[in-house]
Amino acid sequence: MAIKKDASKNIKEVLRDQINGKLLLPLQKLPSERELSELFSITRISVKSALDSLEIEGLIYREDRRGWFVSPPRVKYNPLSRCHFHQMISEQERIAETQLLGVKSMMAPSSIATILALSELTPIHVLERLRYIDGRAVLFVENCLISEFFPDILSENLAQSLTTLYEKKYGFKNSRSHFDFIPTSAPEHVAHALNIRPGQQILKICRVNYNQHHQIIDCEFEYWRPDAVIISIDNRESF
Amino acid sequence: MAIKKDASKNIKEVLRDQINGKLLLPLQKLPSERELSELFSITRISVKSALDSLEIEGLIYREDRRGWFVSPPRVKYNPLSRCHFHQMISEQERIAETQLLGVKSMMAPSSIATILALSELTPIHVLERLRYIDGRAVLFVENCLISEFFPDILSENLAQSLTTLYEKKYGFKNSRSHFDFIPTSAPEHVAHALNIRPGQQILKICRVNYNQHHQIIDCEFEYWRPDAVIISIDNRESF
DNA sequence: GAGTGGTCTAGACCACGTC
DNA sequence: ACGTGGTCTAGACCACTCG
Repeated sequence: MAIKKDASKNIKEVLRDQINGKLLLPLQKLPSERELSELFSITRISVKSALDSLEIEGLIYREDRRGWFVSPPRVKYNPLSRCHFHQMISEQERIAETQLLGVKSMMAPSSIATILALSELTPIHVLERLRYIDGRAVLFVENCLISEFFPDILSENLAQSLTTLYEKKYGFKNSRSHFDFIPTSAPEHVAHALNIRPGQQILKICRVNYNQHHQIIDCEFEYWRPDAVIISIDNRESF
Repeated sequence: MAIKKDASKNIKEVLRDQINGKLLLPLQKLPSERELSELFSITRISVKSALDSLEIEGLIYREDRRGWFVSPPRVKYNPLSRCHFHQMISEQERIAETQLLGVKSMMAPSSIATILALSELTPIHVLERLRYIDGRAVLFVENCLISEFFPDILSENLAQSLTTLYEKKYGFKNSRSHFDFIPTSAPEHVAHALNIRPGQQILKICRVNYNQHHQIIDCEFEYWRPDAVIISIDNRESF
């Protein structure tokens, strides 16, 4: 008799139970919104609102016009460790892939010039890469390199670790990085690459890197699916 | 003529422009959803969806059944600095307040026992506090203290800095902290205190503190309004 | 072409905040 | 008492994915 009361709460609890109880497994598809609305005798708008809320919680995610799926466990990410993405992921027994989306060379726009502390017109390279965990696109990365520090870098394999490339090819060692973590929404090109809605919530990380001579050499914008990651930091570790 | 095309995009752009152009100022109230739906000739559901999206972006926020407001600028928060909340906020020329919501003493439930690395039934104190910036509730904090380390702490003023109290009253110095940052949704009691919807997105920070003898003495759960903060970290600083 | 989610209309009642 | 957002019904068409 209490069934009709707050229908969206009901469907949320049922789905949460099914996921926590492993009746629905990670990456598994949920029934369609129309099916759910019949199963629970509520409108599709109410179904949607319940799914939205479970999405924010990090339990499920959507793929545009393909359906809703159960989120895999979050990956731990320690930005202060010098660990590469692929190494970090495989240490957690997950599978990492990196895809190079494109490279542009341009003059630094003012927003990026500010971050890189550039006072004049300066050419930069912009790399766009997409990272996958267990086959799911979870991280969109944009690297902005001050071109003069990296002659001929475009002829290298840019799907590998940039840190390693910086060191091996240019002898750069990271002496310092600055990080900003910002909960915000996905810009259009990011949303498209991650297969999420434009405007959907995301975790944005802005990183600025210094070489051993304390020069800023590049910055990086990371856009994480918010259900895919836990940022994990220990203040004892300084490396 | 292109007005009817994607109405929600239109209202979003207009509001964004008004906010960025300072025609709408921080903390200022937006017109009601019904007014907006008339102004833009769209349904209230479409208005809602546009506002939801601007909320995720961090431009506006809602107060339950009171309306929508323009978000003030984000505060920078460096968890690795030893800076107190009040000091940190006032350095940014904002006004900080702390309100003690309540204190409970109990046996550590298993979820917290795990975090505190407790193997037996152990009494803890749980403090709930609410922090304000410029009069707006932005941070809900739950501290779980292992009782035996803190005899008689309940007789102290608990709206002040706990770190200071730990040091002055018990001689504890922080030797290490561990942080987890998790984009997720607000639990019911948190949502209520922050005056947001249960299930709304939030930035959760779990912190574990060690004293100078490398013992875990307490942990802390911070729940930040996601539009209120930028986490800012420099890996050069180890203090 | 069939199925999916994305978006929308045009209403309605409820719960809560404010006065 | 009134205004607000919260939630809901019962449909509709569109854009995209997939087989």
